[in-house]
Amino acid sequence: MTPKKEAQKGIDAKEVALQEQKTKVTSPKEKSPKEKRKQKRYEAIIDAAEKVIFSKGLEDASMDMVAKEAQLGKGTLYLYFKSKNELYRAILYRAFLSLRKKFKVALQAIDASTAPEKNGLEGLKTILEAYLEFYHEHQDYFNAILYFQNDLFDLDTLAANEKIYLEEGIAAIELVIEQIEKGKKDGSVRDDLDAGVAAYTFWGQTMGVLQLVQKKMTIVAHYHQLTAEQLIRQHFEVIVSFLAK
Amino acid sequence: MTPKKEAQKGIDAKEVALQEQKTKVTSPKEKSPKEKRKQKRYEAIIDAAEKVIFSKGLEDASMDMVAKEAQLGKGTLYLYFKSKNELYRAILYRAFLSLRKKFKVALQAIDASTAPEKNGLEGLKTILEAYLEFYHEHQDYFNAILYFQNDLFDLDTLAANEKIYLEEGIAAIELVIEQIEKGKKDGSVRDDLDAGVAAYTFWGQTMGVLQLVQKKMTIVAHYHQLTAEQLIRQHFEVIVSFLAK
Amino acid sequence: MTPKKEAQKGIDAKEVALQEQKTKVTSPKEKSPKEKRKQKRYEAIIDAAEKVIFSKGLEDASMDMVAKEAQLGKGTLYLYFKSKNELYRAILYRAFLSLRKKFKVALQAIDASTAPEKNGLEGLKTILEAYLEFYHEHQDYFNAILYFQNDLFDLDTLAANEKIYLEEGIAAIELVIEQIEKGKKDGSVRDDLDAGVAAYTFWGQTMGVLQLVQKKMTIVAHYHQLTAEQLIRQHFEVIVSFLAK
Amino acid sequence: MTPKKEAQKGIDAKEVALQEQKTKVTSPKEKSPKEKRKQKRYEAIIDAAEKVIFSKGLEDASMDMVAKEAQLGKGTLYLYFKSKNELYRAILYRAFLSLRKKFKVALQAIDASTAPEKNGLEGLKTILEAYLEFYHEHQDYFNAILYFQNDLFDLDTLAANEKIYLEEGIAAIELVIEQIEKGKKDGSVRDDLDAGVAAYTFWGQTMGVLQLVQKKMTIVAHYHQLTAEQLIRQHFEVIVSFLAK
DNA sequence: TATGAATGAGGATTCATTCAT
DNA sequence: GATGAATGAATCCTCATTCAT
Repeated sequence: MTPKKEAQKGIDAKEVALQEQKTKVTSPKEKSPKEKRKQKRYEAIIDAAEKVIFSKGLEDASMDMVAKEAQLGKGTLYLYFKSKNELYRAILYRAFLSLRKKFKVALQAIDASTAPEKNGLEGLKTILEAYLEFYHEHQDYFNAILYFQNDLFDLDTLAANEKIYLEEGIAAIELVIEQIEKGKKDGSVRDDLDAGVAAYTFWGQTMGVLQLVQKKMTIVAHYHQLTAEQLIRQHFEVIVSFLAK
Repeated sequence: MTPKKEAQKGIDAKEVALQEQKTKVTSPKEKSPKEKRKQKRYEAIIDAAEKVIFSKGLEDASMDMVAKEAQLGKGTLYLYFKSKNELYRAILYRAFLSLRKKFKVALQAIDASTAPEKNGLEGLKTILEAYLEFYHEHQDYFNAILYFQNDLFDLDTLAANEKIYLEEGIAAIELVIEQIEKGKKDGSVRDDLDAGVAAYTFWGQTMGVLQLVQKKMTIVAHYHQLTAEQLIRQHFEVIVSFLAK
Repeated sequence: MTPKKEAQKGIDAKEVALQEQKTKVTSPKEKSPKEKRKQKRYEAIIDAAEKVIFSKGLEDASMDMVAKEAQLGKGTLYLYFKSKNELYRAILYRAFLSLRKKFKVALQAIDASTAPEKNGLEGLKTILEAYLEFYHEHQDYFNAILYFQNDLFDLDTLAANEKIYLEEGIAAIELVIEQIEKGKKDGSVRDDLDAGVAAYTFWGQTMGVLQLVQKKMTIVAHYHQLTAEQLIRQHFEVIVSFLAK
Repeated sequence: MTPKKEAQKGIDAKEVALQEQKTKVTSPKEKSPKEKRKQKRYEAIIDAAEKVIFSKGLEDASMDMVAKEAQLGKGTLYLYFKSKNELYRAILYRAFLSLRKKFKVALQAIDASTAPEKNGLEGLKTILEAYLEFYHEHQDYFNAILYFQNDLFDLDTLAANEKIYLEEGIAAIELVIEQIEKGKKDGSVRDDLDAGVAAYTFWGQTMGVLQLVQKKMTIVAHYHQLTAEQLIRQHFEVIVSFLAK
């Protein structure tokens, strides 16, 4: 794509949108109909972009196509998103948001349960399983994250408001870190681990295995008659056995 | 890139070249000077392509640039490679070849050594270390493999002669499988493992961790003050501790 | 730009404004606060437009930027100006107004002075010098006039109310004509001249020399080591020596 | 237009073309049919560009239109010209070339004649008349030069091969300088003049008057009932009377 | 009166690939 | 075999202007 610089424009809508996101929980403030409409369009554009980009791929999806899909003028897209890239980042944001939500819900489920063991190790298994579920349920979002994972980018060049997308991902990883630390305390997890190091390592490993599964499974199956299930199970086992004291 | 269809043409040269590769060791057959020249051009083009693509990126490297770098006419490129994509696959082939060679050399080094333990586990550690060295020494090739890893493609659509690239990668993984099996036999590795499953899982995990390290380390460092070294070490530990009986 | 047609709209404000201009001196009529506000907005928009257009250039200045600079809605701009072009013409009007004022002030200065020679030739020198001062003090306005000078447009298509801009320029030239005629009478200027012809000729010549000085002086300096000062002085000499009896 | 940087490409054709220009006189070297064809296309593209740009204006002429006019693919244009701007400069080159040729031919005509006075002043009058003829015969080229005159550009940014266009214009002015110097020597022209200063001043004045005549004559005629002929004659008189001793 | 969301035509440039020579 | 001239589809983004509120 090679964007280089993206003008300072069209962020009000997003800001409204992101603020919505936050306020959704804390203060169900009344939105003016105007803001409501803006917010709706904002989401609708992302919806359209997802549809197009997920089916054609980021490079092969054109803004024209997104506009057509959204039934909006092309210029309108740029009213809401500075660039194609920013539009993509909005998708990425959703992807990370969705992943973290998945984690949260799963973790809350244990807490709410009467399961005898609510320790850190259990939390980690839960997250891992949630990840797998996410992978299966939201292949497209997973792909977006994967694409992001493969994208080399500079923190410094990233404008402050663009970090939001990134930080959503960080927040997801921090849930892993928390559980590792919890496990270290409650004794369910080896206490010689650096929680951060371990979390990122697992993250990387998991992404890698799922990437292999998603993109190259036919090849693996062809040459060695293996199944995705086997690799995933194995991966699960590797991690859990390493964590357990 | 948007290639869509690649004509059926210009594969003679490659076939000669690949055949060279194989015959080089087994049968020092006489090559006609014509074939020799062809082979040389073939390699020279890949050299040029590597130089250009590695410095500018696959998308931003044009066939013009490759032709100029190779000091050949643009049309000539298409005499040797059906498409830009195939040219890229030739690079990929070299990457896998280089990786496998790295593995081989490392394994042979143990064999040749007087080390007391030449068991499978040791072999696996050696391969892992060789992988890391490869990653450090040949970031470009590693990137190529990474790019390939993220590329979804269909085995069925792949022409027979294109599988060669792929199989070089498979061959590298098979070295891992071998060592696992060797370890299972010599007792240095858990014997409840399916060697293939484990090998691919490790492969995926390793790619994932290195991808994280290569593409997102600045972010990880920024948010959690970790180093690449830490993640790699952790990864190493995870795998070795899992393999060991 | 490619405007093609400009709707018949939003001219009331300007008419009020222009009327203000005229009536300002002659009849201090009471303005309703509404009209006053309108007038203020009108000027503020031109102020903003000047700031933006002079710094970015006419083509690269967008109505958005002007609106932002003026802290008004974009639509509001169109309430006061039919089109971007008309907005530009308002700047042009100011430019000509400013030039004519410069002339007037300079001429009044002689009249007021006790200089022995208040003849036409002296008046013409004064105007010429005022022109040079204007060029130096108001490069932006000068540029606007230059831009206008290069713009081919049809008198017939020009709406009546748009001629006002034009006529301000004519009025400036008429000051030159007046001085030539005065000079012819008082004997300081050759009497074989057609004042109009001479005035326009001088006007054209002066614009041309200043245009050369402004746009191409680096080149002239590079190839022939001349200075702007030299050209201007020479031009001055050419004209004055021609006028003088 | 705002081009900023133009890649290093597609100059071979022009170089061939320009070389042709030079060699045309000195060595009627045989051109290979390939070069011939290239040269022909090169000229044909400029022909097409002139047709389109002169009728629509530089800004409103699109490369598509030029390509269509030339009956070539759009990409082909870029094989011969790095950018729309360079294509325009090629037109400009022709314009200056044409102007200088006009001067030369006119000067040679005097030399060849049996006119008693072949002095510098006569040469200058001849050039001036040639200029007027050029203006009448090649309004389009004159316009191109005018447009160029109004274009602020940096000598430093200009690549070496782009200066060629510029230098053709300089060469035209140098013919004026030569005649002034000749006139100073032969006594037909005031000897207190700096030839360079005078030449550029006249140049600027002439451009200015002709610009006024070309772009604003309807206005001048409307408000002051003057004719182009009058202004041009007056301008001629101003200059000649100044030059004459 | 004031607004600013929506529009969509418009345009320069790139590049993989072909094919006549 | 080698060439490189020719192609034209493809794409992101801008911006003057309108109009519903």
